Amino acid sequence: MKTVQRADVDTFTAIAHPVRRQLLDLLANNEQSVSELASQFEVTRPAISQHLKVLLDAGLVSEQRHGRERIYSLKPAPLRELDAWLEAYRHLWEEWLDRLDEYLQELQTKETEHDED
Amino acid sequence: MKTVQRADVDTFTAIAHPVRRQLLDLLANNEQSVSELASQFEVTRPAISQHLKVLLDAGLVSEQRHGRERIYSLKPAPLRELDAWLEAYRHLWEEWLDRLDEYLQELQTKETEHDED
DNA sequence: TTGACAGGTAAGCCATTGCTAACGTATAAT
DNA sequence: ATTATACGTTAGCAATGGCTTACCTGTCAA
Repeated sequence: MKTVQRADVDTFTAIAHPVRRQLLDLLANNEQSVSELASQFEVTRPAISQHLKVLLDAGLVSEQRHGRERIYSLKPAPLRELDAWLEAYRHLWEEWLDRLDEYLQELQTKETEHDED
Repeated sequence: MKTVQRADVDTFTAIAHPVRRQLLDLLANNEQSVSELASQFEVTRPAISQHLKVLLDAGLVSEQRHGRERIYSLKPAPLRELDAWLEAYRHLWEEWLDRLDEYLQELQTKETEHDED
């Protein structure tokens, strides 16, 4: 099967830019045209077009032509790769929080002791 | 309280580079010195040092000096920000997968019908 | 058919990134 | 005291990224 050949941008790179994350956030609510999207940013429409291309190449959005408009919508599937990568760390930060918690409790105990002096 | 002032690198940028992700992956197993880490990459040690600085600035690793060695270890806490961002999308890709599943089943049904011709 | 609008794309610019080679500075070993 | 080791840092380079302006194409409206 051969779909339209695209540049194959990796997910991590795609979401690295704040504008692109905000684009995804906007599209998470509802699909929108390019101008509609662009109107919500400071940068020019071509800049948004370019960001959308990156997202398209990463498979994070799809476009649908309606007359002279192009409606972009979110395709969240590639984000699962990110989630999978994170998975390996999840238990680690939970451990980390537990240790922090222990430490804080210890600290509080010591302060109480100090108050009793 | 004033810790050492750092450049404040954002988490998304920090994990955008494959070498930096691999560094985190290595440190997830056990803390290691710079040379130890560098030996596992193609690029030179200074390059690894620079990547480690980015991770340090992002708060994703910490260093501990032991004689002339610096032992780096993982500090997974900032990854929670990523997890939080992803959270908003999790139900979306689940929906997406459900729809994909429905579509595939529908496809299979049609193929079976076709076989029966 | 002519004009307006949506939006992709190219050119050019500047800032940033990622790398290496070279150097500097602490600590450890002889 | 000298030398070796571990590592950060700097300078310089090529490549990339992100932006704008200008331009081009396709569609809708008058």
